[in-house]
Amino acid sequence: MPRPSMKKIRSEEILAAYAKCIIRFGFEGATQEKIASEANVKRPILRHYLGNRRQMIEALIDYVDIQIEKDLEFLKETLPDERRVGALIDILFDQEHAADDDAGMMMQALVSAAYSYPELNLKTLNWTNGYIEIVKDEIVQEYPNISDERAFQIAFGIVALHFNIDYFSQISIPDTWWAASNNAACTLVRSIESN
Amino acid sequence: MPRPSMKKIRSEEILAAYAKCIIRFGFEGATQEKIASEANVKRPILRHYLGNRRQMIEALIDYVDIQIEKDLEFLKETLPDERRVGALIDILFDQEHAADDDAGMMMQALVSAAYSYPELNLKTLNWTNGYIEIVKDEIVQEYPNISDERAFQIAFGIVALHFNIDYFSQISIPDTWWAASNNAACTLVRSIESN
DNA sequence: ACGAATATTATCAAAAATGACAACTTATTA
DNA sequence: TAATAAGTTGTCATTTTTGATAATATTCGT
Repeated sequence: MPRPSMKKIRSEEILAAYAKCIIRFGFEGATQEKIASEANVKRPILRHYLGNRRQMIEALIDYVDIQIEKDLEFLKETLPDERRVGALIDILFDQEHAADDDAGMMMQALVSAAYSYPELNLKTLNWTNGYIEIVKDEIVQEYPNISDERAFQIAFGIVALHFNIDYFSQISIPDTWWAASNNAACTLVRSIESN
Repeated sequence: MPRPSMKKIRSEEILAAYAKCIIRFGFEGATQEKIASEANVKRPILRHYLGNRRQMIEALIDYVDIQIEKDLEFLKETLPDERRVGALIDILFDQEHAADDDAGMMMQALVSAAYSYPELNLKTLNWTNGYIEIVKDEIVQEYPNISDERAFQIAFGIVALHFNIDYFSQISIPDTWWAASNNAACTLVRSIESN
């Protein structure tokens, strides 16, 4: 009998706007006014759907949690049947893909907020491990003889390169940086064969 | 005849505190109150020595400029006469050294502020290039046969790995991450020989 | 068309951050 | 020791950000 609830939809829209603002203005720079403007709503709407600042932050963390989960799922789903490691690198260092994938950038933005919000320590750690795991698994699959330790190191290196270039994509960087990241990642993989 | 000026000293102290706060609380989270507290002075002192917020930001950028210049100088000076690339990697991925070297972290914090302060676009780009150059030069010196492009790619990869681990050192990470960064960097260098 | 539950807006209060300046204090030197 | 120039502090006004709630508008089922 009541009016249909917009809670699900509006909350999502607001959180998406929140995420955008954090990436653009930093964690502390993402004010409610900017978020509301980005989401094309009035400020009191934020409170209505998500509560006060503290609650908004908690909602955002859950939101990012899901987003990163989705991003990891997407990576797995997209990989072809063969040459999966190469394909994975192509995605991780694709300039186009980075444009609409904020997951990595958002995560890094939250690392610097971990000092004020300790809960983010474990969160960001786990998120990063998620990325490392997915790369490592593919490496182990493709190079069964590799040691666990070595696979982790290569995977970590690739993820680090990905995070780094993803982060720098906020500013206008030369294409050579993208190429260098991609090449460095490939070099790490090739080092497995020449062992 | 006048009282001796503290301008140089106080300005340095305040800017050092400012830098610390930016790393801890983010660019927008570094309020004057926190900066003053960190520098053990009253808030009006900030204004007295550095001017208003805008001027403080400009002073900070100059300060970071010098700090990074110093950091780069330090790297060059510290290298031994032989096996310089290996020594460079030892420094870049030394957990102890990272503790008192904010240069890399500060630079990354400023990347996310570039959207609001466009002057930072070029600055951060140049700073990064500074690090890449120093690594690349050493590589070229030690491996004269390497192509310019390849040397750049390896150097970029090493710097990316350094920035990444430097950034993560804000939170408590497992030692394996440091080891992995170091190993990945070494792997990149070794790939030159096996070419 | 009417009541009920929800969406949206208007508006005020409180707190936090910045800007600005006058007043006071201290150290040099003439 | 008195004058000078700088350091330091106290205090208030303005702006920004957040907190909170009442009032209004909308949509659904009956």
